[in-house]
Amino acid sequence: MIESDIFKALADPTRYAIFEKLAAGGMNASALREGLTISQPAMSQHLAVLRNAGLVREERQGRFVNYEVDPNGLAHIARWLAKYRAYWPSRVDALKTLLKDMDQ
Amino acid sequence: MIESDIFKALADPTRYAIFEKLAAGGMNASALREGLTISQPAMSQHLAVLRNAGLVREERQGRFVNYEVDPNGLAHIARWLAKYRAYWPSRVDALKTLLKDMDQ
DNA sequence: ACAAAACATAAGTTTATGCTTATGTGTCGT
DNA sequence: ACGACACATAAGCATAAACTTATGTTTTGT
Repeated sequence: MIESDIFKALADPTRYAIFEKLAAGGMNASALREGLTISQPAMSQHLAVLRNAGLVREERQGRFVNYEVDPNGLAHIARWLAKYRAYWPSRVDALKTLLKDMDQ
Repeated sequence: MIESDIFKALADPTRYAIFEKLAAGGMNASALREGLTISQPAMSQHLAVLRNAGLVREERQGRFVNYEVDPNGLAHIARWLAKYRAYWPSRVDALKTLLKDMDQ
């Protein structure tokens, strides 16, 4: 998996919306379709892209497949972002507080 | 600018390479082409995409245009990433050390 | 003033990508 | 066992996005 693949997965607005939905709580593919005007195969394909990027992982439960955010994808982005810390403006306070939270 | 635009800018491997080059140090469009098999208009178009995404900014110097990483784009990603801190694995040590650095 | 250099923009072509319909695979309930 | 359901995969199509060639704009050196 090359670096730009993870960005490509989030570059599509529909996939981005799917990821945000999953970030609010795991659910199966059918539930994900609610609210979105998207066919079942399209959803399946989008989920495959997100999964291949490491952003999402699946867990089969009977005939349902539950999807949830895969921390590995986010960790990958975090590590990528850390490379450019020299360019971060000091006003990125959100990140600072975040880090403090993690230390507790 | 919607959220996925910044990801779309980094989704293309060529643009990603351009961004990485600029992260190592600002330079003009011609210098950026060195090493890459890419036409001059293609470079100009890629730089426009990166600029519109807030990832890069330009500064005209005579007939040259110097490009450099725009911290705003990275800050945008950082703030986006911070939204999902609930999913960060505790082993993201790179980020921890990074935050400590910023506190000094 | 003029030629060349550095870059941007326009227009057209090719390739990539997201969509559709159709069909396949596995699971559940009866 | 069988029909319905949840999802995946295949194949084809339509649009978008990245590229090309051609040309425009501004600056620089002479």
